[in-house]
Amino acid sequence: MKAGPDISRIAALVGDPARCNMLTALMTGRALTASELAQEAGITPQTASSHLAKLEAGGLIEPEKQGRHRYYRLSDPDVADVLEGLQGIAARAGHMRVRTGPKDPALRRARICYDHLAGDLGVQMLDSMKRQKLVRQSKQAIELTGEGKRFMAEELQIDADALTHPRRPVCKACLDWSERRHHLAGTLGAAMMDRFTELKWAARDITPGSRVVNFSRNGEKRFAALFGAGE
Amino acid sequence: MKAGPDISRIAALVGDPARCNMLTALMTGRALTASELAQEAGITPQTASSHLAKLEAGGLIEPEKQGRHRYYRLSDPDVADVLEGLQGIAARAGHMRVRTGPKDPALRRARICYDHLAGDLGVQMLDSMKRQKLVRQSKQAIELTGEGKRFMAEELQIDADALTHPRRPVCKACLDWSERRHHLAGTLGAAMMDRFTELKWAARDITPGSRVVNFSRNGEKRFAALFGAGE
DNA sequence: TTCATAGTTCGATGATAGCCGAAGCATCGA
DNA sequence: TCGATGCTTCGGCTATCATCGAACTATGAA
Repeated sequence: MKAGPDISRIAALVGDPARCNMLTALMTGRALTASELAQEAGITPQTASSHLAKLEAGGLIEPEKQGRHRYYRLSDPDVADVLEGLQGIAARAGHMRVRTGPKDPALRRARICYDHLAGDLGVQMLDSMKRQKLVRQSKQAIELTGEGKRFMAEELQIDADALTHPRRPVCKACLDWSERRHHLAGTLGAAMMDRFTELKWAARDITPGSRVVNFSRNGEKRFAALFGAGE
Repeated sequence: MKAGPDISRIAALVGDPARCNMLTALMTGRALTASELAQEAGITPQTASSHLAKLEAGGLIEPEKQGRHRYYRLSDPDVADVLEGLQGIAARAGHMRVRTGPKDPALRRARICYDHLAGDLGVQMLDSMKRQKLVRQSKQAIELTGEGKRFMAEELQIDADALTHPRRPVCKACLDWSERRHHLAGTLGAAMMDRFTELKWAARDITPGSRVVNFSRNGEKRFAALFGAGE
């Protein structure tokens, strides 16, 4: 009766826990090697190899050979979007993973979620922005206010009007892994993280594959001045 | 290492072909009974019952008892969004279903896809809109031009500026099941379909569960005048 | 009450697919 | 050339789960 793209085959790829672990690990945007992904998923390299071949055949990931390493990355931002969407549904259904959040305190405090700031500081930032009425939130939808635009231009030199993107909202609520509350995603979230990096307030940890974001002492102070918890 | 919502469990639900058939059948927005869904998926009622229980437990669908029938609908528009996203990925990967498109000619000609017009006429409409420069398309992204806004206001009494929605784009390309080309989705696509219905140009088929859209003789003429193939 | 229809539960079956050990390529460094 | 490392292929084991027949419950109609 019905035809069209075969959704179920793709969904089944994501449906296996081991493969799903690999995919979520790749949501940082970084490319990871086959062994790293095997470890991430908690399986042996042989099994991982089989899974990676399937994910590649399904068009979810793309390989890049480099010496004797094979780096894999998500083949398209759309894939990350779908994974995010699934996260939202799973969260609403209360299907939380059994394993608890990241144990690493640094990872809980500040980390990269795809391309924007997550963790304690990410959640705190969105909270503060709502308190300052820079954004309005209703459920998953977030809207930048006029005051928010002014704030972005003056304090962070970000032109909010230039952030519109055909397939991606400017603002979006993204559920935080460790905090289980929302932080700011979307092109604005990404632009802000970029600015923090440019201003040398923060930098990604040098450890390959790490999602940790380290704030400098000065950066933390400036960040707190704008998005402090007390304010 | 990582925590958060358990994506894989949800994805595994969609990953089974039978369940996936049910879900796509529900993407029309209509509620369908357990038997209808069983037939839609091509399985026996017992098996369907088991699947439906799992989908309900996963929060993807919601039941509604009515006499001795149990109607099921998608629990949230977000679910439809994720399914659409998966369609997009599957289509790009070239993973088309083996079974060919709808055999029913009426279904090929005009039908409801979620809430907007699909089928031959849906594809034709988007084509014509591009020719008339009412929209600009680049890949999946579609943008309404100034002329397009004027056209919508004058010809169809649709205020395009009032169609902005936090979680849904105004225009979006949606891959057509039967034609395997794009038709117009998004809030504008939905608004246009609504208008066609209001103007009595077209109406959904009365058969329960049917996605067929019937155009009246007059409606077809008026539609062709605006979005004719020749023009 | 009796029958029919809608839907569910239970148990058995069978196929799919994830998993790992062992072995095989390929690349790098010495 | 040799060994070490990264990754893949192969074969067999196992567990999960979709499937259906049969029997059961619930609602509606005669």
